[in-house]
Amino acid sequence: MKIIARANAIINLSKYAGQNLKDLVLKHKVTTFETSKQNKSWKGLVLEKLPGLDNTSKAPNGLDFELKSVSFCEGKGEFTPKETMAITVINPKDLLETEFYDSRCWSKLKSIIFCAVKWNGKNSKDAQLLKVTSFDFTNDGNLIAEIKEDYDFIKNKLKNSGFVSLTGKDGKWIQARTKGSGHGSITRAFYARKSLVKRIFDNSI
DNA sequence: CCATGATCATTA
DNA sequence: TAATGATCATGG
Repeated sequence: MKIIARANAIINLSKYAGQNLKDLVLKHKVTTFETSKQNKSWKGLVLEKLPGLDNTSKAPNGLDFELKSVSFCEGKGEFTPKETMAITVINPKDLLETEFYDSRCWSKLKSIIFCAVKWNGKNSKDAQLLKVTSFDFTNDGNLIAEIKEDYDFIKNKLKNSGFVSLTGKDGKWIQARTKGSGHGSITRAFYARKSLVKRIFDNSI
């Protein structure tokens, strides 16, 4: 397997800016709507192929970046995030034992490669790649501190009230939302709120 | 309207 | 069956 450094991944991805991701689906053998229902992940899966990687879905060793895509709506002359962004699933045991700066949540955030994709409506096959960026959190020291506060708040709530008490209402920048296979499965994941997504988009480098 | 909570397709 | 990529859809 090929290991691509983060900087190169950004360069490789940037070449696709302006392209419609639907045109890349066939080349990279990503399933989208073939089964009459949308594979909600298809945009993300296409993007993961583009830097020249064979496999990024499990964040293999040696990989120093995290590729994320978010849909953006156009309005009032600017783009705003349509949705929050999933960061990583929460393992309750790890959360209790891990400090923020050692957490999987932070390691993913700090190494993010952020892909903004144009939103064209529900179940649309069109998805133009707007912008590929990285984000330097160290240029925004206060933001890190505030995200850490959210992390610690969620961590304390887990300790005091239990895993099930975690809700998407918690946190200023990141939240602990439900996530899973549905039908009663109990899972929580860190999500970046829209405000954080927008901040990454606007202040990206 | 929007955010939260629920759910989906795919892969390993 | 759980993890990962996310979007859907209902309630407030």
